[in-house]
Amino acid sequence: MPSTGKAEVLKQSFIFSSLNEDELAELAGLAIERSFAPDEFIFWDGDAPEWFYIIAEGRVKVVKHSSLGKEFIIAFFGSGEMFGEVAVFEDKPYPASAQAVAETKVLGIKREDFLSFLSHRPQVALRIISVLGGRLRDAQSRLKDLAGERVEQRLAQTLLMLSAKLGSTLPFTRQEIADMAGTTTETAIRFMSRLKDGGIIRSTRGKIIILNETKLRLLSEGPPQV
Amino acid sequence: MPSTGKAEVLKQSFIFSSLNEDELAELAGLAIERSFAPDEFIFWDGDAPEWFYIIAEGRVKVVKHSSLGKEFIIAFFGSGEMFGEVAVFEDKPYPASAQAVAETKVLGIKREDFLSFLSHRPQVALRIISVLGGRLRDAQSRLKDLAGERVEQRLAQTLLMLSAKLGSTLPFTRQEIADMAGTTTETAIRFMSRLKDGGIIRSTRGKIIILNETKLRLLSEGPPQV
DNA sequence: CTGCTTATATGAGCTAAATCATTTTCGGCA
DNA sequence: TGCCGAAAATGATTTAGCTCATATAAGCAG
Repeated sequence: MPSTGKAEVLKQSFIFSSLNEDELAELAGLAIERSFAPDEFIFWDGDAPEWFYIIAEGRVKVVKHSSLGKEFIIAFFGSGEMFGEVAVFEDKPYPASAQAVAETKVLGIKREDFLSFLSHRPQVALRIISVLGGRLRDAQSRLKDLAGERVEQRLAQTLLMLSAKLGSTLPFTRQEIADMAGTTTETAIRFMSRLKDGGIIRSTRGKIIILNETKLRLLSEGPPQV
Repeated sequence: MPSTGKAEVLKQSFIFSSLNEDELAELAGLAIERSFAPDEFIFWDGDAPEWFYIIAEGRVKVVKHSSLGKEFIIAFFGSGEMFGEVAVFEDKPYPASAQAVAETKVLGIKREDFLSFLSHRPQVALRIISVLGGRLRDAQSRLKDLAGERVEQRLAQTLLMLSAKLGSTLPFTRQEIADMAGTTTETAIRFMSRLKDGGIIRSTRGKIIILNETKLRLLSEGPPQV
């Protein structure tokens, strides 16, 4: 990928879209491209944070493993989104692993290069603050759900969160949904079956289509009985 | 509080400690002081984000309530720490409520004032990024714990997290610990009793002293059996 | 000191959801 | 077309930890 191609990719990204041609070119000059096959890991929990990443194309999931090896999916990211940034800004080991879930190309920028670029680009810094703020908000909302709501509501919440980001067609298996909601595959399957019976979703293998977001929202909020 | 006093307070805060006298004075000029009695709310979940807050003295907890009114404590903050920032940077309603837990003084800066101050202070923006990054890391780690670990380990984790921040003497009731770990008061009490029997903690009413952090860490990591 | 409030303690069910087991369906591919 | 591995479905059983109930103890106000 030539630098102009990289600059194109960077320009697509929310955090860099305010940069002018020169700045994009400068940043593109710092970036290198790497490709990953599905299921390949981009970095591992505990690695030193050498790189700041932006997704050029494909899809990445960020996961943590519990003490017994159970996987918890922190987030999915797609084109134009950054990941691994927490480690970069704090200069501590990556707190989770990143794994490609499709054929994926990323741009990586060396930690120090990126920080020094940032230090004289307040607009970019503000955008990053805004993205981090949004992620923090999401994380705190999920915390509350995991701590205080029952699985049904957590699952409904998870579907809603995904659909807010990706639209009503969700390319996830029940297993992945379960790993995001912090429950088991069986429980997720049972819940989805009920949603199907209720006409709230439709689904094919590995795909979920939300038909009635309103009903789903009701489920996510209140106890269904009352 | 005169402006010089406010500037003093701001200077104590990590995010502003790199500013020079003039900058501090400018920022202090934007800040107003407000006082809160214990249990008084500083803002409510859903309020419009008018103010960015720094704690001058006292202690604040940020809480969210589940659909059934159960309280979940997202975080405690003390002198020099900012809160309510997520809402400010995104211009969305506060996603949680903030409540004073002691006699508390805060400095509030109008959202727009603060953002425009920030827009030409990259160093401050970088510090904020670093604080947000740290909070995001913590939140994600707690997410994994809530989703995948059992209450014992969550409680141990909670104690460790608090002690990393506050030292080995923790000014919290079992109820508060429970609300942070996402469990019930009874369960927290039972667990603490076992920790006391094991010589891992000592405690008086409303206070917990960690005696053996190593053992606590073991508990937080692995299944105690094996 | 006395009473009152709030924290801590402890026991006995109860239930949501995990676990374990088996079966069916789907979709790609030889 | 038929085979195979993964996803989805479903039933049976177990259990962690929540709920409810009741009791003791510690601090604080008057």
